[in-house]
Amino acid sequence: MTTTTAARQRAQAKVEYDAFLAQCPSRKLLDRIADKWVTLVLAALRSDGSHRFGADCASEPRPLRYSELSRLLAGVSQKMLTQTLRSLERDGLITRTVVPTVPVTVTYQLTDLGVSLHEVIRGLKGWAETHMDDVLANRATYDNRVG
Amino acid sequence: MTTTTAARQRAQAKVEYDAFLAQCPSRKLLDRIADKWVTLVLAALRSDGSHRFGADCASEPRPLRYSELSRLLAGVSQKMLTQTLRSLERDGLITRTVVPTVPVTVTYQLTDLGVSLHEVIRGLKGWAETHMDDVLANRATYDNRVG
DNA sequence: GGAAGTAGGCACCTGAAGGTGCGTAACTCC
DNA sequence: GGAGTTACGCACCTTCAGGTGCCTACTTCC
Repeated sequence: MTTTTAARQRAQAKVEYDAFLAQCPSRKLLDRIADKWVTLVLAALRSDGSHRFGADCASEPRPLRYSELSRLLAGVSQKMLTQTLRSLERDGLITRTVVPTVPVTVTYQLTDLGVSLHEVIRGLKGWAETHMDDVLANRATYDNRVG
Repeated sequence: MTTTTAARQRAQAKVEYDAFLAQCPSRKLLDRIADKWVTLVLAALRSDGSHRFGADCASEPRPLRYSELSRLLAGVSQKMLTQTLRSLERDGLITRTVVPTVPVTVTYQLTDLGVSLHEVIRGLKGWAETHMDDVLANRATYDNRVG
């Protein structure tokens, strides 16, 4: 066989590490919020939907309808909006309620868990707003030195 | 033409929203840390590299060598490690120093900016550790009800 | 003299995220 | 009677992050 002891040890470590990663709650959270539309939906539901873009803290969270969300997050495709909402509902971050009106009406609302998640996302937002300019400046400097 | 006024207005809103997203610092940050290895490298550099897996706060941040990182993050490919380190250096989150020893030695170290970013990531970790079980429980319940 | 460590570069490949387009079933407005 | 709205479902297509494998040039260990 061509595999030496050292190589096998590395392979073993790799398997263990992969298993650790698949288990890690932090990673699961990251995968969750890294989703393109997740944070935007959370922010929209956290706001009352009155301002269109960088919805933030907001006066009083109001349940929003599918079509309202669709209009608020103007760039989202119907497929992705539905998919995102389903997954958030599945995780207990939002609730979905169907009102049997003439054309059926569906409203979505943050749960307490969803609100608490939005809090930590606002933490990210804070860092981004104060430090992201530095990062971009560093990036430009680096590119000038190298490229 | 088949495009009505309402349709054109929606298209316009979509373009504006996409432009807003491309500009949004929060989104840039999310894209940055959503990278599979970024948070792991930051955590490894924040720790002194003594424990292998969920490196966290750590006693005293010590600069780590390429090979040390490679062994710590056992699952990472050489390509991805190099790529991740380059991008972090580009953003001014870590520094890269070459020591001209017999075989050349390269060490990586967090900058102040990198440390501050790691702080907000620890915020994420905190939420994940306290709430992720709830999320998984909700998910299981949902799947039982539906599937 | 072959294996292993030093820090990567380069080319190719795949899986999955996300986008596009089309259809629906019932109702309403003009 | 054609278009619009309501909340989606389904199939196809593109893109790219990330992985794999092979290369370097030098040195040291066994």
